[in-house]
Amino acid sequence: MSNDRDGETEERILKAARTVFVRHGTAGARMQEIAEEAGVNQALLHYYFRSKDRLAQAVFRDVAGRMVPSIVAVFGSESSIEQKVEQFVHLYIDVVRQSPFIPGYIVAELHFNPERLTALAAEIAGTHPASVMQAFLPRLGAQIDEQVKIGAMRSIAPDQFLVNLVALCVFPFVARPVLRIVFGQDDAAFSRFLDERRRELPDFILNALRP
Amino acid sequence: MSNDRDGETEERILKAARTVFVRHGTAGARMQEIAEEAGVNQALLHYYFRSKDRLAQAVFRDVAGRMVPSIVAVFGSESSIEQKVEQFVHLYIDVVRQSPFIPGYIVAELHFNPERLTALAAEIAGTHPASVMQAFLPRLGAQIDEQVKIGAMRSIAPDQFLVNLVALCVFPFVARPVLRIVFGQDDAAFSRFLDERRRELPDFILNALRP
DNA sequence: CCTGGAGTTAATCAATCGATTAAACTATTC
DNA sequence: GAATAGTTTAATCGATTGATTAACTCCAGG
Repeated sequence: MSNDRDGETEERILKAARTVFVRHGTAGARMQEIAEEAGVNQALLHYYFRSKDRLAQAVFRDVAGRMVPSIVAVFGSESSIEQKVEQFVHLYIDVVRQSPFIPGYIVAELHFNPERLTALAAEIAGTHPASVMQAFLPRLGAQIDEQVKIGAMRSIAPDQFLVNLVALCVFPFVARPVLRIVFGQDDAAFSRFLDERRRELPDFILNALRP
Repeated sequence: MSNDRDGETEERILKAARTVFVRHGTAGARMQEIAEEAGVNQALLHYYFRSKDRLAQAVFRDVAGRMVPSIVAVFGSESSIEQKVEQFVHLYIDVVRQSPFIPGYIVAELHFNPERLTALAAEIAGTHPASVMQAFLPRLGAQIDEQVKIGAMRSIAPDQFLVNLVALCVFPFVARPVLRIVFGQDDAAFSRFLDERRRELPDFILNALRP
């Protein structure tokens, strides 16, 4: 085993851990399985990450943290609500369909280990000015109000708006077992379902917001 | 310890298991914790349920299976789409806000142990005529088509319609940690958020469907 | 060449965990 | 009271698990 001079071993462990944690969750993941997936000795997991919990936090930061820049880019921009909706829907569906197990994993971590999000939020707060995050909802709210005033949109609270948007993008992925088992949707059908969704969801949302 | 002649011990174990599984997930739940929660000796879990996995399946059946009758009632009825939307939103939010951890638990189980749903679906298929379940989507689709034809509604695929409806009801509960940690929503604020949502969500959905 | 530090390994540890066992207890029937 | 079946208990088991340990390898610097 060549020495890790460029962080390659650490990166291999992190990638393997991502695979295993996403598939089994934190409690269901096994360090030996991660070690095998990474092709290293189990002791290395502790050498590089100290404990299972720290490794799990690193994976969560890796997976969930990746979404933050693109989300901030969409909602921090000066584009219109319509554009934001369309960009977000397309971005989300396109990105997540490449890793369709991610939403289920994130929901599970949020549910069973919410401290992961607390830690991630603290970290992001360290790298982004607080004003960016705290101004998020009020800025969106101001944009909505402006549209309402000129009669272009119905009134909706910014948090409700966001929850609606994210819900409609996320849910097909977490509901996939239901679609498969109850409605008999195979992979090809799910893919068509997503294509259809990608095409029609922006209209659904924007129409809902029409006065 | 009085003898279990009326299923009381079994019921106590099941209730305790629900509490622990919902909180920690299947992999994270501990049999000894369930035994303590139920106030019985750990061996009883095996006596009554044979294994952890069977107990977990029993809990899933209990929790998820409870939703089925009311969902079938709403969507099997002859009421209009508008009424169905309103009934479902109110029913879902009212019921789930009493046990707000349930959606997170169900999503996690669907993700990590989809065979639970397979088993539950097989069981339901045994107690409901297959025609009820299989006709579900086509009937809804026919109802939608009828509304489209008379110009009362935009066209939408029944599965997309259902996913939208369920997504918008479920998601606030699974996103609760995000609302709390990122947007600083405390319990009172979350409750107000749900009240607002209960009031406005049917309109959001029905407006989205307006031609 | 030697030393120290970083990286890696196989083996082992100690604790935990789901599950089993044997015995005791309880209730019912004859 | 005895027998039987069902229920319950404390103790124990055997396997798994996250973590530790000691030894080894490699590299750079003195």
